[in-house]
Amino acid sequence: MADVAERAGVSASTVSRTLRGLSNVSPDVRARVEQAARELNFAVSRHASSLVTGRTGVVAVLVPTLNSWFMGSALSALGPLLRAADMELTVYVIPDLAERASFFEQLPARRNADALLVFSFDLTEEEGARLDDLGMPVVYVSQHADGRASVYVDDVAGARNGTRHLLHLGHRRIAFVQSRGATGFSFSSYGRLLGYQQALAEADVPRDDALVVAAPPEDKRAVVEALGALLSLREPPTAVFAEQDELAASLIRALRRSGIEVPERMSVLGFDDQPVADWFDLSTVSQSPSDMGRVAGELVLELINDPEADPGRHVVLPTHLIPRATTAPAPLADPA
Amino acid sequence: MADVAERAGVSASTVSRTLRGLSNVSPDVRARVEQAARELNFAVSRHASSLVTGRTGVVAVLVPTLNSWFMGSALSALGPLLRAADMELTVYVIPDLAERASFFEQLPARRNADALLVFSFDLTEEEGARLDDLGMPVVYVSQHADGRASVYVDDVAGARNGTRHLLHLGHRRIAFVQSRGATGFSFSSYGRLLGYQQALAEADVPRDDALVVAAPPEDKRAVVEALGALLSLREPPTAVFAEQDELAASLIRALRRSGIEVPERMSVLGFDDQPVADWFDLSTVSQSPSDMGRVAGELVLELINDPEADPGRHVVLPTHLIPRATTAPAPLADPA
DNA sequence: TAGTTCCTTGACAGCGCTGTCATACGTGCC
DNA sequence: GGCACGTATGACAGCGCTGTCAAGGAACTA
Repeated sequence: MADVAERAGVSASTVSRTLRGLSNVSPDVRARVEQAARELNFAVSRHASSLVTGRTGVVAVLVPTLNSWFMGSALSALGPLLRAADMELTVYVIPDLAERASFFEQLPARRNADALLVFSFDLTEEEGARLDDLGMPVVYVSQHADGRASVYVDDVAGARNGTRHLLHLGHRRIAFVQSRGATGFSFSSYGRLLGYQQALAEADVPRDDALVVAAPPEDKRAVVEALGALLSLREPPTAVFAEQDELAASLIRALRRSGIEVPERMSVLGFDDQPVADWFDLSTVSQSPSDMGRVAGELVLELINDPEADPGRHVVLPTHLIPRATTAPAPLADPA
Repeated sequence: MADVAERAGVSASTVSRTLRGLSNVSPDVRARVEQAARELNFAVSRHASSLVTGRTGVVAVLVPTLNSWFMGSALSALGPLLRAADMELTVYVIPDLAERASFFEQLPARRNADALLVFSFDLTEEEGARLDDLGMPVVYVSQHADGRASVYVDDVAGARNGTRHLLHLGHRRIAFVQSRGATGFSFSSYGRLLGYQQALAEADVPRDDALVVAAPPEDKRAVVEALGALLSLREPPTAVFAEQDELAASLIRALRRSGIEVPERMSVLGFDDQPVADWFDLSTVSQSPSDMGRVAGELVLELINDPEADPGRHVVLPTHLIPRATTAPAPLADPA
């Protein structure tokens, strides 16, 4: 910066003022400084300025992986939004429990970011408390956290609407397949199951817990086993609502392989509207992770820039039923 | 840090030494300092230390999007690797040309990172030159850049091997479908086409440019049109090699819809081994983006830590043919 | 013309660390 | 006992910026 100042024949203060776009700089001086900066390829060191301003200009993001439709879409929307606000995006990828423990012990983001976005982590009380005194705004994405800012999709309503769609088609035996992760069920998982149950209750369909099964989506064998459990019931379902599109796609493949036509003999409904839903012409309940990323970004910027902002604000995003080719009217019951 | 020093009853210098793990600290003092730091939840400000050490402790990454199998897998592998080296990962998502122009004009990474990883950008000469005097190591991923460090997959060999597979199955009319992006063809695109052509030449199959068509993978209509062009040839192909799995999947759907059985009447081969390949039981040529991310990470750390390291090193990663269910022997030629 | 105000600019301290140098304190040796 | 040496610790400057304050000059008013 001293070099730029010298070249432009002004003081460092003036260079700083110019480069930050402050108003009190005469046009000719501004022009000289800008040119000098350009000629010297000068860029302000964020690290030096953060030292004095106390703001880092960084938004940190905590994600379990980047290798998923949801994360990819959300962060791809978040990135440009932050850049437009002249903020940097630093990402902490925490794939396993060991990394997770070390992250929460060290909290490397402390003092190195202005805010933290926590994506799709179902935090323990202790972890949440740890984040609470991180000294920066924290926004929880894809989960509800009481008293803390969060952004999530209305899983309950989405699953309720999806289930209603199946009910309207005449289905009464409707199964629900949950996605079981390494650490159990996610926030969304619970919400979607609840929505399914609500819709059934609404329609006076008796609850049958045997119709609810679970499997990890990436374990195809487990998915087939879960399906087997449903098909071997005394009164098997005529429709399956999968908590996720990948699960739905696995189910469709398994059903077709065993000669059970979809949707003629079995309707299948997914959730998410991932690209795989389009490949399989899958009826599904859509959510928009890019909207989620965008909203989370706006919220986090607001929390950073406005100390008055409500730090416990919730934003709930809508879902939409996307009927495609894998749901159809229930087959007429075989004569008993 | 002053607080920690006071609490531990030592000077700031000693705290700094302790926290950086330098050797000349007596065990009892070290213990006291560590406890004080823990009690105060103290974390060193990277920004302050970078100011004096001149190292930021961050690796910047430039990506066109995060919403793709390749980027997701690569960065999910890169992240933990950098964390293990106590480096932060900042991501610049540059989805369109306007952002791109502004990125290369401002080069926000300048002085704010220790190195830059450029993923899957086919840079102009000018852009490359701009990065050259960025003042930090730059590693090009998924592209070859003369005289600059780069990591990429052996597209030529992969496509050659894939094409050989089809030739061995007796195919002679083999089409190649390129993936056309908004800005034309990628580095990989050229390599894969070249490998295809080499294998045909090897087998003395005459080159027929009508068998090479292109479409943007996300534009299903364009893919169908490209397929139509192939099917309406005087002598249509009996096998199609798609530059990408998504393209292959779209082709399979279109073929099956028009009653052309895959693989009985038409073999289809993909490239990448994305999850969609598994869904479609697609024969393909696999590459490993997570290996790519890992190797790129190791390379970049080496360049940061060892000023002697060769800044023009290339790492070329292998591919593997994964035969599945969409390639089969060529149908016997109809009697002419 | 002198006084007042506003606008532009520069000087300087200090943000939180680290690296260098100096100091203090054992230890071992002749 | 005196000296050299090694190890542990502290004092202090300075990294590259920004915020504050003061100074200088132009413009305007009486």
